[in-house]
Formats: sequence, structure tokens, C-alpha cells
Amino acid sequence: MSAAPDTFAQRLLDWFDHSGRHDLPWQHPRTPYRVWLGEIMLQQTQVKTVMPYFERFVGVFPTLPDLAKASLDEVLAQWSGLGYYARARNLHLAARRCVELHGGDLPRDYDALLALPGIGRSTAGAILAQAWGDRFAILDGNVKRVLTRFHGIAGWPNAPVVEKELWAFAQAHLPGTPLSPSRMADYTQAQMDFGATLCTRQNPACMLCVLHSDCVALNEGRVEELPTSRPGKPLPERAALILLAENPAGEILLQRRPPTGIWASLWSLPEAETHEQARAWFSTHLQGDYDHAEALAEIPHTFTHYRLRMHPLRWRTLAARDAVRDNDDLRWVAPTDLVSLGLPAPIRKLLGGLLEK
DNA sequence: AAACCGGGGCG
DNA sequence: CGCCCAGGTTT
Repeated sequence: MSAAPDTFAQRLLDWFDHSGRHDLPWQHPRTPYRVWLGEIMLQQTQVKTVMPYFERFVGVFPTLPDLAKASLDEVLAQWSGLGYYARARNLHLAARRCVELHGGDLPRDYDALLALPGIGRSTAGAILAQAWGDRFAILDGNVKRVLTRFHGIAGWPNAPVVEKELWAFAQAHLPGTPLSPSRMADYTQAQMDFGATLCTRQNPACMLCVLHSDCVALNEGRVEELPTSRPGKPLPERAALILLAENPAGEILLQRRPPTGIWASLWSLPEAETHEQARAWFSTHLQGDYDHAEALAEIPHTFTHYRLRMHPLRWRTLAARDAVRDNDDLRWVAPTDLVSLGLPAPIRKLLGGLLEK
């Protein structure tokens, strides 16, 4: 006897045909480069936000070799405002590796994709399935939510043991009979669309759900409690002084952050932990009176792992010491040029608020 | 304020 | 592997 057919994929495909998204820019044309770029941009950002950035980005860098040829600063300028700048750095580095190692194309090979920076299991599968129609599973946040509910799986989805189980189900749901490449791509998009628009975190549209008859969470009344949320833990706190120096031309002194740690390699305002440190930095780089600072309102910023309370100090019409010129790590930037730099979101917000006045 | 999230990196 | 880190938006 044969097992009952798993119609999970077929039902999602049917749903996709009438309710999925068919007009996403990376679907037309669905080339490996465009699919990759779309996947990276979508990693922590919603479709609506991504669309204009995607169009602009492929306008400036139409092909992978174009991207590889560009400087990192040019890439970051196009990324500016999207956030999560590590994605842009990885994208740029991966493009250069593709030129070195793969003739300027993305490799059509799971392990080779996985070896590229910024591409993990899910993104590698999504690229192969969408660009080539190859039979690979994905497991992004949307799919995790759908599968935890459909199979009634408790436990935080990112816990290793749960995630392993979810991958197994994602594999098991791959269509048993081969789909055409274009339908395999549709199935992949269907899973993401389904989670994003129907099986949403709150108020999922179970009445309209094509899987509802077999959904364990729905049948057991556990839709609201799945997926299990992350186990909580108290956040440590850290404070920092943020130095905002303006010269007579109204330019702002920016410093490039170190290549590791928070906001790696991004331009930001100089930062110090204590007034002693801040004063020392001030006296080696600037002429003026440290104690003349105007203290601006505290900026609270919460990361997943700690809370950062930033205390900005502002000086106007300062001059730099002669030794301090624009260099690789320090530069005066006009307010109008700030938009073209990848600034950390809270710093961008602080400076943006200042300039409006 | 808290939840969310796919990948990097380290032991 | 298993575990923690890193950001910035959504809710």
C-alpha cells in the first residue's frame, strides 16, 4: 500500500495561484542574481519596504559583475536606509567571490552557495528553488510559523532540537512527484507568501486557510500559542557618550567604527564610555572647551542582547586639530551627504532630527 | 517595551 | 554541533 499523498505542496500551490504574490520585481525576470538580491534584502525586511530599494539597486548594479566591480561605499550608498548593513557587506564580498571562483555567476550548487557570506541553509535553498526550479526546502520565519502550527510543534522554533524537526518536515513536504522548474519556484514563493499574508503571527485567517482541515494547532485550539515565543531573559544595560562635533561650515565629524562588534565598519559619531575617555579623545582631535558641550536628550536603544543608553554631547563651530584631516577613519561630513552613508539607525535618527531644526 | 529573525562566529 | 551575538523594524 502506498502512503497517503502529502498534498501540502499542492494545496499551497493552488492557494498561490489565486492569492499569492505574482508581481514581485525579482520574479520578472527570475534570474539567479535577482533572486539572490531579493532574498538577502528580504531577510529582515518586509516586501513593501524592499521593493523600491530592489528596483534602484538593480538599476545601478544590473549584473553580479557590476556589483563586484563597485566599491563597498557605492554599495552601502544604495543600501542606505535599508538597515542591517552586514547584509550589504556580505553581498558585496560574495559577488567578488563569485567573480573569482564561479565565472561571475552564482553557483548552482548548494554547498558552494552555503560557502558564500550571507547565504545560509534557507537562503541557499530559496535561490536554487526559485532561480532554477531545483528541489530544495526553505525554512524562514514564515515557514517555521506555518509548520509549527500545521504539525502542532511546541518549543521555541529557533531552539536547535525544534529547528531540526522543522527542517525534517520542510523536506518531507517537498513535492514527491517532480514539479516543473517554474512550479518549484512558485511553491517556494507560495510558502513565504502564505506565512506572510495568511498564516500571520497574529489573527491568522484560518477561515480562509487551505490547510485548515489538517492543521493540528487549529484543531486543538492552539493557534494563538504557536509558535512558542522566545524564552525571556533580563537585558544587561550599557551607557555610552556620543560626541557630536560641528565645524563652522556645519559639517559633522564622523568616525568609522572598528571592523568587528556593534555597527562594524559603519560611519558613526565618536563614542566613549566615560567622560575621562571622551575628554581625552576630544583634546587630541579637537580645539575647544570640552565642558562647553550641550547635553542632548538620551537616546535609548534596545538590541536583542542588551540595552544601550546613549548620551549625546554637542559642540558647535569647533575646529579640528591640524593633525586631524579627513582620513580613512575620520571625516567631516556635510548634513546633505549623510543620507548616502550607512549610518546606524539611532544615529541617523539623532542627526536627522537635528537637521530639521 | 518586547518580539522577531537568518546568518556569522566561536569553542 | 550548540550556543551566543548582531541590528532595526513591527507590533
